[in-house]
Amino acid sequence: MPELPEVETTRRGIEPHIVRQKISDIVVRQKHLRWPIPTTLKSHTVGQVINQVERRGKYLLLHMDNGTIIIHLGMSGSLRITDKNSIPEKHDHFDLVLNNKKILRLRDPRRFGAVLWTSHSVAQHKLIKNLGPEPLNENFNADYLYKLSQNRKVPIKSFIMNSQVVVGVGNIYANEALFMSGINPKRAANRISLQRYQVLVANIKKVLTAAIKQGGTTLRDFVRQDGKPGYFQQTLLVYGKEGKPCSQCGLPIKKITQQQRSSFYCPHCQK
DNA sequence: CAAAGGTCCTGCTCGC
DNA sequence: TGCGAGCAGGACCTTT
Repeated sequence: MPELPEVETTRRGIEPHIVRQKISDIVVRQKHLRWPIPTTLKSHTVGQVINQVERRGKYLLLHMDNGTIIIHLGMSGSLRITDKNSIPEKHDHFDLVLNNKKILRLRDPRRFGAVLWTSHSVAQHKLIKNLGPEPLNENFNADYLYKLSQNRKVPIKSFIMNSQVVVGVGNIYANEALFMSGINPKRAANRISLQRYQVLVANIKKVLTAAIKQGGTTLRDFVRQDGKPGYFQQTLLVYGKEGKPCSQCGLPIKKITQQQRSSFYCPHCQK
């Protein structure tokens, strides 16, 4: 489910409730997520204070003095702030209970998410150490992307969705950024000019920034009990728009499958 | 039965 | 031949 803007919205939503708070309990109802929730998590974390809530790509990192809790929301995960009066539902697999009586609760129907622990530098963790730059960081730029693309024959869409190239560009925003840039998602990464990469990079930053900004408006709802952040659907130009008229030229948006994911694009506007 | 917003892991091919 | 990089496909799971 979550793309980077939703993960960032989640980070901002939970941070004020959990930062500088002490962990008083860990409750695991279903440990079988993408990887098992470590049985040692509770002994490592109870009594520890959460110093900082960081996002790296789509990973959320809860830093404490003796290590870091790594959380990923997978395809269907969500986090909410609640309390002991709320009864956990079917897919509420994990609770982090805090001294201020609040509970950080993970819901994840498909269980592609993860809750992990590292006692060492999180930058050395195998899931983190090979990640590419943050898309909104200045080290993600056209020169970087163009150079990296030179020996890559993969379609541009899978290139920008590769987390070793750049983190946080998921299926929705890969489609959107390519449409905004007039680039066909099937085009080989090494058949795109530096000039076109400049456009693409600018549009990736633009669409993610806009979605984060919109996420901010749903933040209050999100932290609530019911909170669904929603998917910023109102601004989408091509994702899920198969057969609808292209906003640029009016011809129908086409849907294809690439790398077992849906791609939406305008064959007329995207070359 | 197909598809859903993620991404790691395995095993193959290719080029040096 | 050996090795690393790049790449495709499979895997995980539930709901609609």
